[in-house]
Amino acid sequence: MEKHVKVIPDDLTNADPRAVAFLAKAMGDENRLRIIMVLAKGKKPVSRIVEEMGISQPLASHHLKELKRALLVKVERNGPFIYYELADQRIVTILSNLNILAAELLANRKAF
Amino acid sequence: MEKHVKVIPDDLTNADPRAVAFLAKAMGDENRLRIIMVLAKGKKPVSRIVEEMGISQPLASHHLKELKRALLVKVERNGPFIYYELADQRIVTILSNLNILAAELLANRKAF
DNA sequence: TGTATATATAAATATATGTTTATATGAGAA
DNA sequence: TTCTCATATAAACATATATTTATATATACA
Repeated sequence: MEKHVKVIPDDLTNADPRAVAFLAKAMGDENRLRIIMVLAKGKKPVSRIVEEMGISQPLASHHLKELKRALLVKVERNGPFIYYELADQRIVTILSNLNILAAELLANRKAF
Repeated sequence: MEKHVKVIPDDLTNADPRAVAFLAKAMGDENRLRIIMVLAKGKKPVSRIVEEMGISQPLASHHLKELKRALLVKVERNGPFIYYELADQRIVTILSNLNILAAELLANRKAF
């Protein structure tokens, strides 16, 4: 698909390093990233996240709390279940771009 | 400015969580992020990074080593100076988008 | 060769973070 | 109320990470 888009020049000069680092750090853990990948497919209760990832429930809860603290997920209760979902679709966009970048950086050099 | 772009749907299903988390973690420190912001303006020797940031030289060296380990910077020696530059312009694009997201997430809720 | 400068490395320390195990909370059903 | 299920919290622990201080390396120049 093709689209016309307004190209905004990338600019970091006025970025807030604290805020950006905080978000990046929240995404900088393999388990949290996998949670995000799971939630990218839709809203889910903790039990399903646990089941899809194969990690312990307290560990999932811990990381979900971190993601919530970073405002990356929204939480909603429904009966005994607590549903988590991504707070914004751009999270997926950004991580998708980061994944492409990672793949290319790795392709050019051999090891991390 | 306007541009025609091919819109690639965001997809994390095949992302490599280890690689992405590794990159995100490398960007998930305030000092490293500030180094990236400095290098976004161009290639620089360590001394100038130190001077612009107001941190100690060993601390700068330490974080530059981490950024290098994450393949985010390229290194080049010229006489007694060692120049660092960003390995890829997309680093700036991604962080710029992350900054926009951070600002909006913060605008909607009150505190991190 | 000796000295100064630029940068890296090492050692030491403090703090933060991820994980496990055990327990508490809270909602619904019997 | 009591039981069960879903989830959160707490405690304990191990590991990783950021920072400081001190020192080493390497290049240029006198």
